[in-house]
Amino acid sequence: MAGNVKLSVAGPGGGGVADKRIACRDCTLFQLCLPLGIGEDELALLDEVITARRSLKRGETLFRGGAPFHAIYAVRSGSLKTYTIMQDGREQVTGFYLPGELVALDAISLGRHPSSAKALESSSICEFSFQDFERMGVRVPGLQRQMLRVMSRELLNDELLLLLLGKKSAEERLAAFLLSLAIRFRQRGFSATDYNLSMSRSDIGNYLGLAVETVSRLFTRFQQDGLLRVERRRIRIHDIDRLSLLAGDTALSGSQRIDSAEVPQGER
Amino acid sequence: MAGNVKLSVAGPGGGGVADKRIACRDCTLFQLCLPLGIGEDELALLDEVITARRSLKRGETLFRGGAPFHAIYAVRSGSLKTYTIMQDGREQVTGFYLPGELVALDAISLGRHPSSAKALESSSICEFSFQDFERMGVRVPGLQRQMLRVMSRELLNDELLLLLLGKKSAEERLAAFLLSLAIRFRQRGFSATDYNLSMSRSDIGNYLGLAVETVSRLFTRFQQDGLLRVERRRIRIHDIDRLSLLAGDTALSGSQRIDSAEVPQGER
DNA sequence: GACTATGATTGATCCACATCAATAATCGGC
DNA sequence: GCCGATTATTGATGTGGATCAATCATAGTC
Repeated sequence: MAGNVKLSVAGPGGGGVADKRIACRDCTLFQLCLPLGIGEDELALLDEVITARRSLKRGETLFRGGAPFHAIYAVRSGSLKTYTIMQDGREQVTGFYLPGELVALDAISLGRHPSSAKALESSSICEFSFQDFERMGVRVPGLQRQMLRVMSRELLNDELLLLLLGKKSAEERLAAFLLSLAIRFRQRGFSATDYNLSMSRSDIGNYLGLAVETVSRLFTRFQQDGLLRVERRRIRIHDIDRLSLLAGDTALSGSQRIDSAEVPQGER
Repeated sequence: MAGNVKLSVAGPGGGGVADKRIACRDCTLFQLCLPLGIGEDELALLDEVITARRSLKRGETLFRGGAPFHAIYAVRSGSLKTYTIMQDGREQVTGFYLPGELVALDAISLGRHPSSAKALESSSICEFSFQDFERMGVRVPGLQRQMLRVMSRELLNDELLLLLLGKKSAEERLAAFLLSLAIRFRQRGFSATDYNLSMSRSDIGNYLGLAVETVSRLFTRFQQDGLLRVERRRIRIHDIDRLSLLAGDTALSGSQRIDSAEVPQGER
């Protein structure tokens, strides 16, 4: 029963590396992914740059850190994690990606993947040739615009995570993380209060800069406090308001909200 | 003598908000800033979207978190810090910006500035209307390309910082930070081993997720170990190799280097 | 050129979370 | 449906760096 977060669109598990295409306009992710704000006929063009569709099983690698960069990937179903590895072997999980989110944006500048990406469960991925994509951007201005927006949003996510790692307590971190997932699931039409974690405790801890044990303890504490129920990887949030409160106001990557006007403390 | 990092290009301090323009092609930052890879005549166009030049004195705010987003800024001389403020008043410094770097890229997606920006010293700033900029991107493909690269690089920086905050010790963090500055100064034609910090100890600590006291102690320790000499805000690095070693290999935001091919640990 | 505010250093103490250790619950494979 | 291997929980102990508290240095200010 591993598969959560399954969108109806996922190709049948069978296929090899590239399985049969579905036009972008017919994709369930239609509104989440790039195409947003692109005209009907331009959409056909977008289909052109989709090099391949790939199916990954849990634990399989999409690309490795250090590898030359050619393509950007969109998650269609399932989920991925990205991570970098330090020379001493320590690993830092840098992000989790849900359906409709783009992976490998950090590779553009260097022309190499600074991080690796791995499937957390069976997943289906769209692969865009970046070269084609750029060429196409010339003809379809909306595409470039949207791309800038997506990247800016990603920047924002990282900033929130920075705030989390730099300033927040373990409790605040986990609360913010769970809240972030809730919001992202809701955006995708799933329940915000009842979902499955596709990542291990250790991935969560790594991502949040905490030890596995701490994550585990917090889960049981949250449960004792009546905030939520956790059973293995299933999360059921009972009191999302209190969870928000615990998280401070940083809803890590779901945020449409803005710090309510910073205090103008007179320039100093 | 507060003023370090001064590029010869900086307009005379006098001017009010917007002082006399200098064409992009005549700017010392020419190669660092956006124009890279843009043709001669297209450069003239870029000048068009520069709404204003602004001079900021130390401590002055360029924009505030929450404010509507209209423009992107390029640092011409001096330096800025960006930071967000949590509802409880705690502040997280999210970045330091040197000449040639672009500020406010994280504001594009929401149409509001998620963070605030403040001058660390007297600084001169180019302001680009983002609307004009996007319109212009249609005509000048190279501009969009470059913009994607700049944003991707920024993403990369954040990831490295994430790694720093999530996994590294206080010592590693400060070493990586000093190294990062060294590399960025060198890119700008300054000495990599002898420079002035424009930010306070407290800004550094905040940025790195450390207490001021810890930063201070580390500075004196580094000095005792013969790594560098620090006198107030002046840094003189004696043994940059050892500093790199201390930093792990994460040279935070200077990195042109890539984790030397991650170990292929067989999928699991 | 003394005065005050701010920033930096140094020392003493404390605590949140890591680390170590053991056990328990699940999962995947055949 | 059993077995070894992960993954998760729970407890005991340790520590890196935060926090608290002085003192000192520097930079503005009138």
